[in-house]
Amino acid sequence: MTKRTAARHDAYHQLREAIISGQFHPNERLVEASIAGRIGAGRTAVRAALVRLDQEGLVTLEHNRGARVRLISDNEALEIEQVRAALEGMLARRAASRISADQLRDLHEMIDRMRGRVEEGDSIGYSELNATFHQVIWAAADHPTGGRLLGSLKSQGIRFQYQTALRPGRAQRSLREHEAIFAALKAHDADAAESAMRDHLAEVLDTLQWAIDSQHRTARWLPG
Amino acid sequence: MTKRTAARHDAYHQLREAIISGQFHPNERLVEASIAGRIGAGRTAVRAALVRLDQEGLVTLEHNRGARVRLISDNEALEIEQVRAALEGMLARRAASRISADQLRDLHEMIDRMRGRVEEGDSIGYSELNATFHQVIWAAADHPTGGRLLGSLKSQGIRFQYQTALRPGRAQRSLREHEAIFAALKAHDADAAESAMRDHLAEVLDTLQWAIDSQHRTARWLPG
DNA sequence: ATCCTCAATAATGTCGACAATTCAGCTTTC
DNA sequence: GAAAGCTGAATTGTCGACATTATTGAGGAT
Repeated sequence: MTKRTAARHDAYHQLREAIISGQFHPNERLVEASIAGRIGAGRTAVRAALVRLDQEGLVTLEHNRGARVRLISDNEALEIEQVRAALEGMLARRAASRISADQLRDLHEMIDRMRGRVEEGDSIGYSELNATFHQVIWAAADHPTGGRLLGSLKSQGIRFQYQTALRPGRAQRSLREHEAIFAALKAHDADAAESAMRDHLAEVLDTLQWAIDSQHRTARWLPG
Repeated sequence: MTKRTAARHDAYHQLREAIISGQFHPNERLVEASIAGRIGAGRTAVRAALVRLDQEGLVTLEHNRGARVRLISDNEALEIEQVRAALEGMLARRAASRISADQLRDLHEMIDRMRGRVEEGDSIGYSELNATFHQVIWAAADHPTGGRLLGSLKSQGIRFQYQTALRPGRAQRSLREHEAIFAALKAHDADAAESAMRDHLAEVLDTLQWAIDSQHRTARWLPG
């Protein structure tokens, strides 16, 4: 336990949290000395953390040019979502045969609460429940390798997280998709679970594409 | 170009190649000073390389206890192959609609050469062609995110650790599976390409399971 | 014989210093 | 006036030194 908490306070985790929570802007330069001062660590530790974050994809490290917060392009966000779809499809398949009664109950309860959020129009609360819903499925899949990969992907796509909830009518549709996933898992039907998950994430991908397009539209409108 | 070649000779890539090619045994301790001497780099560079490899999963780094070559457990090897199957399936789907005539010709030629290796019983040469075959598909998929993830997956090390190529009759079967993938790509049939690739990697998974089982068999036989 | 203690050794973690490099702003030149 | 060249500050890359920490092995107590 002490190790866990210690690990949460080292340079890597601190810097990671700071980046994910948006305390540094995309493309912002990460100067070793200033970060070291900010999080109370030596430059050595910061350097190690930057190497890790580079390998993880949250930061780009150029020789003799330092580190920057990695800017994730629109295309890359779509790619990340595609990878996520492939991996979560596989995890859903695995989860179908392994999910416990407790976990099924959790999911069912979550869907009820999600329905409540939709009726209230609370899209942020919905997004949070949505994330938890998917995490329960990861846990049920019992697949550390896939889970780890998804975790690092999710942290990279964080910038686009809330945009997909803004599309009109998206929430209702998303809710139905989650109900389909739940039904497949409850029936322990691996094929159905994977395809329901893939359908769901294909919809998310469509919505993300729509969000990106509308972003470009407004970007062009503003200056005119 | 100079950057590319320089990158191939830095501590990270050198050490990575050494581990993947089996020059260090699993669980072997990696002493910073001796590695630095061996590959002609400073301890600083070796440390950075070890941090990267730890994040990548090829090495475990314990505080004050140094680095070891990470032993990939049987379960983890299976998990890695499952992830690979999911990702490569997606890439094959994408490749179907994007692959060029040149790339198709390359693949066709490779299959011919693979057939030659099978007839000669050259399983090592076959493995190398196999790897190249898959890489052409990655390139055709034009999906940097997926490609990067697949590249950092420890699938290369798995082949070495478990020697999956030794299963009797595996090569012939593998060859037919590759022919099916090629046919689907040539027809630009996305569904067929994905399912052919997934079938292929499901077979690889089976073979890996077989290799694990036979490893356990021999392990129990030796002491008796 | 077994366990414990404790010094000796070897390896890692961290810091400071300095060289090498980039970058911005200024000067020179045409 | 613009492009090329130069200078100096800021930053990164690397090395050596030293403190900290594990590990090993010998010797002694039970």
